[in-house]
Amino acid sequence: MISFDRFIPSDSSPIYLQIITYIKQGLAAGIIKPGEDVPSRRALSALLGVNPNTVQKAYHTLEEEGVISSAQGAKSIITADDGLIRSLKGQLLDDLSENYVIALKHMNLSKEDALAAVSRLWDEMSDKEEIQ
Amino acid sequence: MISFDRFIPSDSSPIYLQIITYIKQGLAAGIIKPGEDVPSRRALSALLGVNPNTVQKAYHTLEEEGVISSAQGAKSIITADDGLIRSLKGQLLDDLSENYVIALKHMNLSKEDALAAVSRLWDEMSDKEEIQ
Amino acid sequence: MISFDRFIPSDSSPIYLQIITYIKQGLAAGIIKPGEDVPSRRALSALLGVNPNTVQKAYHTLEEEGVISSAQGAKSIITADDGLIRSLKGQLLDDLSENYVIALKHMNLSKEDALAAVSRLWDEMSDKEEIQ
Amino acid sequence: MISFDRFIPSDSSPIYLQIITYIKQGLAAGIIKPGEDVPSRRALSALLGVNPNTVQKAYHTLEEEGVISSAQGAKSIITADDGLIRSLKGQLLDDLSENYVIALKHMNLSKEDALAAVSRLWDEMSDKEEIQ
DNA sequence: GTGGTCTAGACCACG
DNA sequence: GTGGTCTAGACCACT
Repeated sequence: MISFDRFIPSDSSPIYLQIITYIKQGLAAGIIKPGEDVPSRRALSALLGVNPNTVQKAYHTLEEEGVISSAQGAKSIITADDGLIRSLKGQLLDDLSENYVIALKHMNLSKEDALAAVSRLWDEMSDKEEIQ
Repeated sequence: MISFDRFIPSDSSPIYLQIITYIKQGLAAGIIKPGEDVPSRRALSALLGVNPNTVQKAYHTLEEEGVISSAQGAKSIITADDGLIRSLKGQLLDDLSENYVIALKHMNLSKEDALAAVSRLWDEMSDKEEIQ
Repeated sequence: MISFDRFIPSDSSPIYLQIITYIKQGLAAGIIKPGEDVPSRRALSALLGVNPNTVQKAYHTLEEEGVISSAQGAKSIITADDGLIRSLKGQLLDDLSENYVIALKHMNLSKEDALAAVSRLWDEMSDKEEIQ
Repeated sequence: MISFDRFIPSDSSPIYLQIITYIKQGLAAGIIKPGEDVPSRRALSALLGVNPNTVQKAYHTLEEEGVISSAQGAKSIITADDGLIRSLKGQLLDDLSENYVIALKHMNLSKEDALAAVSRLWDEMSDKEEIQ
């Protein structure tokens, strides 16, 4: 069963897209593996505090992309193959990084500022994780 | 007059929010300064290829937040004071960096992967700009 | 025992409603008679290839309407009285015919077109039945 | 502008399908013609007493089938070509008639009963129309 | 005013 | 319990 403990909701993008991204990132990271169970619509919607249909939309889209597989009455499971996972990896990192760099460039910051900020935040968050 | 040359539209969030963010980031970066003229609704909507109402909505929100000020028939100008600008600065960078770091950590990447990706994308985008 | 040989499932309306309509139409036609046995939930669900819960729902509704009666462990039987059957008869035919006529009138067809279509389809379906 | 005066809502099938059928029947009947305006989402939803999204779903489906055409901010119009209209005609009549005949056969009625019922209802409804 | 999209709630069939 | 579908309301971008 996939865990959503590390899911951090944000209201800047549609919830159903955040769910999709979360699962794709988990696959790319190897945290989520093929054959694993996906939480049911009701379970996940209760956990995230959203409508079951929002989860449904995310799952439906993932199914069209071949990432999960659903059937009436049965649990949905991850069915992404290795090729699909590999293609997700590079794409997700590049998308995130590109958006980040665009924003920083517009804020007139230097490459050194960017690297320093990432480095600092990374260490801060690692410290927090250790405390938890 | 504020330049919108570096404005890069993206369809993943409402356009009116992108305009707001663009101006706030410019203020934080010092590229946009208090007292500077803001393009007219008509001019900006033509420049960005969007509907005047969309620009109107962005300006109206910025006005409520005290970032710009407009009077009937007169041009709108930036009225953000130093306190407001200071609070924007830092916050924007940290927000962006934090979200970026969180996503990469969730993808099980190392700090080195992150720094390498930012560095690579930064150079790639700098090359593109030079070509343009 | 009621026969479901002529039951033709259609996915345009809920299955449990189709079962209800099938029994009501049979009563109106005199094919199904008061006192007759109703198939057990398990038997009918197996015969129609649907879930036992779906049959249960149909029977429960028919019970509330006084069409069938069931007791714990005993077989369900048709308990509709003559008054109920009379009210079903006529009404079903008129309802069906009225909807049919309304639709055809809206399609700007003539009475002759309607009669010809019914006659043609009737013969076609009779041929099919003979083949089976 | 297409008129929905003759639209008769029924709760036995999804509303959005009823809207689709109404328009297709109108096209088959020649009452609705290519190039004609379709009521706006809001106008039709208010008229029928349903949610604008229900109308939206009907229009979206019709657009996928090539019956209507929509664009942001502009009115949707009928774009079905002659070939499409011709194929609608026979199909709609056969579908309706087949369902009607199936139900009557199950009610143990004869072909003569069916033709008589259609003929009687047709005349009754024609009388009503004249009175109106 | 127009159409497009996201979120929400209820109902259905199925195991 | 599971997933699938229909209806509903609010927000967004555009003419």
